[in-house]
Amino acid sequence: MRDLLYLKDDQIKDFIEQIFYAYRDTYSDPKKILKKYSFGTAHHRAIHLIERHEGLTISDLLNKLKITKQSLNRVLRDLIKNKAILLKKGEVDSRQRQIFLNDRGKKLFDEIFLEQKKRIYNALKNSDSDSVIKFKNVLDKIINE
Amino acid sequence: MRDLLYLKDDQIKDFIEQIFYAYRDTYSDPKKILKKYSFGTAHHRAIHLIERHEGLTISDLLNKLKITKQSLNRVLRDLIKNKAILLKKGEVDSRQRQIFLNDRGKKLFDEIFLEQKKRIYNALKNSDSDSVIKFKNVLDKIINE
DNA sequence: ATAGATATGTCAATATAACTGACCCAAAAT
DNA sequence: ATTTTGGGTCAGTTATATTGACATATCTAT
Repeated sequence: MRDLLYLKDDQIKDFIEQIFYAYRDTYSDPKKILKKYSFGTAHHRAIHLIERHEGLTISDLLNKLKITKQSLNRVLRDLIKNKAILLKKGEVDSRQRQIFLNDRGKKLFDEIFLEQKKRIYNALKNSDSDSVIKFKNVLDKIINE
Repeated sequence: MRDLLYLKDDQIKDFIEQIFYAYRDTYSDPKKILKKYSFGTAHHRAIHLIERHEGLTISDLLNKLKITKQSLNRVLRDLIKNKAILLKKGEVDSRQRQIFLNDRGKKLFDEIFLEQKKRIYNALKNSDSDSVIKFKNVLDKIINE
């Protein structure tokens, strides 16, 4: 590996540490709200992805979460019981289930997001747009590597 | 909140999603190696922080991990039993314990890091230094908000 | 039409990592 | 001398994930 100054091991180690903090903090903020609904972070992640990708199928969601279907099933059962989401038969392939937030789920998402948004918003509001774009680009590369 | 173009809710939601992927992928890569030692991601996080902050105290580590001391205790017991770390009495305050990696722990860390490094390295190697700096700056702001 | 593959659901047992609450000791701070 | 702090531990519980097996409905290909 080339010895680029900004790619020294120490810097990479710092990134690994910071990515942990960023995730942990970002997903900790709305825990009180989730608790009101007897939900945890697993439900949060599912709700978030469903909101971002309305109508995605079970296997879409499994691919995004990278957990087993047995694990996901518990989460979805809880969300359905709570009337936060609903499943519809796939229009083209009726084996599939498409997942949607219903009104209660949308309200819950909004409540969670309002809390979670603060951290990101405050971090970005004093950054220039170039920083934000470059942050996103690097993040994309980390994910898609 | 001001309606800056790059701070639209959708963009913030994307960041929240991407931070999840970045954390999950970054900490998934070395799981096979950890398994050889019968360790999990909890042990990994602890080892990483100990390597980055040699000699840190139990409460330092608790503050970084943000878990309870009972949870941390299990992890540290495992690491001590495996001779990956050692605890020394604090030099100034002998109630404290300072945590160090020993040779076996350093080797384990190196093995983990070699695997984990790839993702970050490959993501950054084709980015210019300005992107890397700005990525770090934004990440810092997210954490410290 | 039928055979095989795919998408999903479910039962059961287990593992991992966290939690709460209670209590202890030794050393530092007051 | 008393209180506070740093750390250790016991016990029980919760949250989230796993593996493995099996069931059903639907789609695809022959």
